[in-house]
Amino acid sequence: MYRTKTCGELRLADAGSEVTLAGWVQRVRKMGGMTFVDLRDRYGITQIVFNEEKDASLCERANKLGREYVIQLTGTVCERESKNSHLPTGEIEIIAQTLVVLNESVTPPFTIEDNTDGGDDIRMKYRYLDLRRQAVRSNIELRHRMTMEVRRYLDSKGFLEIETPMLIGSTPEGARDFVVPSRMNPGQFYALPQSPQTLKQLLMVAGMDRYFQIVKCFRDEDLRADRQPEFTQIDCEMSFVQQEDIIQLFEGMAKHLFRTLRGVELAEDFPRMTWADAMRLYGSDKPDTRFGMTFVELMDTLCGTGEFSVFNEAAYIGGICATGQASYTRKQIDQLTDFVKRPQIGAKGLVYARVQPDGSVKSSVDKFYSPEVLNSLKEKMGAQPGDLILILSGDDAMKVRKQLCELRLEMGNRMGLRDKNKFALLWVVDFPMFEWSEEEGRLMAMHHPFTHPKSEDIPLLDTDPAAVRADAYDMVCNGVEVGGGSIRIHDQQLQAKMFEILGFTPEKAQQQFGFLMNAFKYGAPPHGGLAYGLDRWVSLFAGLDSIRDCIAFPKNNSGRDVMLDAPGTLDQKQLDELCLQIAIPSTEK
RNA sequence: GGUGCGUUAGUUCAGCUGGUUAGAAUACAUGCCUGUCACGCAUGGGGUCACGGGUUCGAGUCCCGUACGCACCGCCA
Repeated sequence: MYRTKTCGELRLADAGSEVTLAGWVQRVRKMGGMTFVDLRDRYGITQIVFNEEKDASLCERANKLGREYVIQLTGTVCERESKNSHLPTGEIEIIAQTLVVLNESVTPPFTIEDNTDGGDDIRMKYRYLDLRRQAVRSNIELRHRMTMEVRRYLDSKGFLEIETPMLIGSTPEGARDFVVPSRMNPGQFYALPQSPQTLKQLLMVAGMDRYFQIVKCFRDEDLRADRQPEFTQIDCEMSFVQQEDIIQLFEGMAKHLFRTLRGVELAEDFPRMTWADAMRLYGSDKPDTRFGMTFVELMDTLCGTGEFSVFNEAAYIGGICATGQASYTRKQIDQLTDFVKRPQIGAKGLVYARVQPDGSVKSSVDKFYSPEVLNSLKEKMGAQPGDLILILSGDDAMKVRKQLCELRLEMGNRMGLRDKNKFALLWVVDFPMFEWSEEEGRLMAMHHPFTHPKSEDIPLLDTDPAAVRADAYDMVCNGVEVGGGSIRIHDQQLQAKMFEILGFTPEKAQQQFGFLMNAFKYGAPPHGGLAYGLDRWVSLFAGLDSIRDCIAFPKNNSGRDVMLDAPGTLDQKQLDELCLQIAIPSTEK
């Protein structure tokens, strides 16, 4: 037996007992006649003492231990002379009697400590060392507990966990597919699923009724801090349900996760907001509702009521009111102006107005407007003395709202309103069915082509498809889309019509999605579902800015695994077997 | 495809308007130290300043390009 106890479990009550421990040497402190070793495993850290007076040769061997040596020792649990209140095991220590070096270690490239000296790059290259750190390990443990709670909740609701294939066919809509060449079918390719969407719908046709799967999904698109090429969804589908049933059940799951993993009791129903309201008030389909500062439309107030040509020519003017921020200096305002003028945001400029202690309004445009107009601005914004009003305008309302959204979030950050320990959840509902794609020159499905239109909007499919709303819903927490879903089309005719609006010829639709439409001919039940992003849930609960630290072996910004140095090239033999030729286009100009 | 920032010791970083032998902290090594727990003290080793080109009497520093990293825009049904 390598060990009788772990490094995290011994307490004062264990004093006097003989134990065998095994683990990694975190740190050695040599005090001359005595030596302390911090021994670490997954469960914690326990201090080992070696005393020259008691056993000089053992102490000498302990002095030769290096960082990350794997050792085994036996000893007696003793109450410490000087206790460490920062450690759960800080009241005891092990007085060592034997010491075995199970494996030596070269010096690690960064310190394996809570506050490591290593940067992201080197930590990812040596991720197996990084994972030894408590800070990273606890994220992985949280992820485990979350998947366990998800399974427990969904099992209690009668869901079946069913695996769907990873090697499926490519579909044209949506993200780029990762593809896999087929050796046995030369010249043909599988695609890895972007989500098991059509497969879970077929499971509904198969009568499985309640399905879920914690499943890897793959999208070959550019990455972000919250986007990996392979990520994990909690994928769910139910039969004989309406939108309300799904929202109820999965709101219950969200509450279950908050209760069991964060100890947060969310008693109230989550607010519902229409997509149109979210865009109007927050300029985003995933609003951060931890704080207010919602948009106020100011066209009536500022367009045509003064000499400011920028506003007079605008198609949209919107403002936010930053409570108590009238003390913003010129320098801070300039910083904000630079912020909104960055190419990523693209505003032309920023107008501000301070409400003075006496209630008067001091603004960057007051030479263009009468005091009465400025006063009506204050009224419209609901601004009080000491508040700062920030205004953006432009000729494209949607673009200005997006810019104002960024400004609002920036002000939220500056004012400390985006507390990681506060959670504001809501449902965003009534998404548009379609959005216009400039690139494709056609309507695209906003959610996906299997989404059911709202029943009352079905007549509009023929007359004004762009106005059709969908039975689609997203769950949003703190400005992050943590899940989304829809009621699906179960009628073959309606599905065919949908493909037609999306620009598929009947032949193309049959070729790409014939398997689904054929299945619908055999008695498809009404059904719908939802998928949660597991990585985002874990990072939200762990308070992480990036989903990478809740993934054991994540990819970097360019989709590389720097630890494995993947992707890589193939041998000619492998290429020949797959009938593949490599033709890298010349980068020379 | 685009924008911004970055690349200097094992690691994290500093290095000013270009100027003698490129520094700090930490890690590492050696020695001292019997209650440390970010132990302390002393000594020491450790650098292709990412790569290529240019400007200059002289480049870690300025300019151009490339590569790589991070964040973002586009993209991500």
